[in-house]
Amino acid sequence: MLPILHPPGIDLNKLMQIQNRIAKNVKREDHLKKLETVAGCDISFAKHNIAWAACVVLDYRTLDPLDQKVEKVRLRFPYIPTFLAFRELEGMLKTARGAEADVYVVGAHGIAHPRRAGLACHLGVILDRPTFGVAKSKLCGDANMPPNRRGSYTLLKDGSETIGAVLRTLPNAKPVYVSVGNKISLKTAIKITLHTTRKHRLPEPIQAAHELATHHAKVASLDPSTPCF
DNA sequence: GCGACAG
DNA sequence: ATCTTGTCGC
Repeated sequence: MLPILHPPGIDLNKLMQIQNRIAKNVKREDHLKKLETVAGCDISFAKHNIAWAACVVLDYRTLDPLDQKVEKVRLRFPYIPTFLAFRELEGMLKTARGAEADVYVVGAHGIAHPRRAGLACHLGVILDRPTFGVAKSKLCGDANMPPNRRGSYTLLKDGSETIGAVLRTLPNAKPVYVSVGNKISLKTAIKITLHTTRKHRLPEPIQAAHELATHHAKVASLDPSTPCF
């Protein structure tokens, strides 16, 4: 199934070694100097292998927008479960590098990954900044369903190891999966997720980045000759 | 062998 | 991820 999708020359064993190296450098404790700004990172697809990456910076207290970056990116790697970073990290870095923030929220998993090296970990280790992931569905691990109340959560475990939390950001909505990316604790990641979540199931930083990226992807697909800037 | 599988 | 309107329910 998967092998036919792999372009020849891509050695997953080599990529797994890279993931292991990233995982070794992940810090699961808080290293935040302050918490005044939060960034959200996301990528939306236009057509073929063209996509748009977006990073939006919000004021932590008010959630007012402070800054935003958008970049057109070419995806050179296919989507293969557990190897998402090799498809999306490059584009995500282009926008995140230019947007300063105290913490970055990524629409993907952090250490809630078979080798503890989700996209949020790659971004956090490369930038050497606090990051964490908020995903809409599970990649690995086991957890009970949290009670149907905003703010309730259960721990996502892989054997005896805690790799994340299944968090209810809104009542009557499927919970989200929160996990450490780098330089932050799960406890703080959960706190930030709840603080930045308002009318949507996903936290505002990710929601805003997604809308911005999707808007550009749509405009680009309607008129390829439009520079968009 | 079978099921699971971020975006 | 993306293609897509209405519809059921609180």
